[in-house]
Amino acid sequence: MQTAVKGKTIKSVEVKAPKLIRPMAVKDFQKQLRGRKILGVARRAKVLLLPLSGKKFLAVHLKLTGQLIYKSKVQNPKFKIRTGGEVNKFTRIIFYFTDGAKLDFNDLRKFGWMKILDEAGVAKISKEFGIEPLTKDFTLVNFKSAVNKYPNRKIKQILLDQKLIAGIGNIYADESCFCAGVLPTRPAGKISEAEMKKLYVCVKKVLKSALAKKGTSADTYLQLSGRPGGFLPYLKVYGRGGENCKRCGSKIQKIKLNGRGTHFCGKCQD
DNA sequence: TGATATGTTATCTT
DNA sequence: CAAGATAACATATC
Repeated sequence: MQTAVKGKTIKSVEVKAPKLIRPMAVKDFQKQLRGRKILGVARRAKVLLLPLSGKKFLAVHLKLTGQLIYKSKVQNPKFKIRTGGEVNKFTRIIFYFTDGAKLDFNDLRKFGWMKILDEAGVAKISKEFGIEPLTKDFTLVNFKSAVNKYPNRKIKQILLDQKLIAGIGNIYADESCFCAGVLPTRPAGKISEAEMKKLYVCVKKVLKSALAKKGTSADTYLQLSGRPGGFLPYLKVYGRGGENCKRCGSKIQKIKLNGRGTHFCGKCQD
């Protein structure tokens, strides 16, 4: 993302699904973006923030099935992973750049969105989220105070609460709990000092290694290039319900916790 | 074939 | 209030 779209100037924008930019009108969206240059790429929680020339920002949320796929003018190979890689019936918004490159926003389920924000808008969004696990703000002390804020909640629920800790999703919540040997169902208030520290380290470790592999691509997410991420083979519990634990061999359990599929090893985690 | 699940989250209902 | 269900939408899978 960083190197690919940075410096590109938007020539035009095609909006096939106006729902994804609501409440803004298609005409306004196009007018606001036309001629602006993408100055970089940032992120807050799961919201992508692209600073644009003229002090505006393009904010993007991929929700469950969003993809951003970039194509330089010289066509790159097509990838046939699920819905990704080429313009298809799930391509909802298309950005055309002045140099002939383009950027597709695909989203099968249309839960994702794009918004144009000013600096105040970015500040407002940013304030709604908790600490970022990959920054220096994520200290053990801060982590503990986030976890201890709701002692009755299950620990996984805390990990997924974007207002407390920003950016952890379902996969990485499960993987972090396994890494720490803590059941996702454990009440936050009953987590020992030692476990707290393990969890803290594990959240960072899991996110970092997943990032190093460019994400999981368990379902529809893809890299900007259209390629899948490479973290899938490294998952210990997520998506492995009924299979054997890689550490102890016993069966991985799958339950529903707060409406989310939740995976754990009953032997390695308690 | 119908029920269920899906890397998310805002908004209802209890 | 807070936990839990539901809804937004379109598939794939069991």
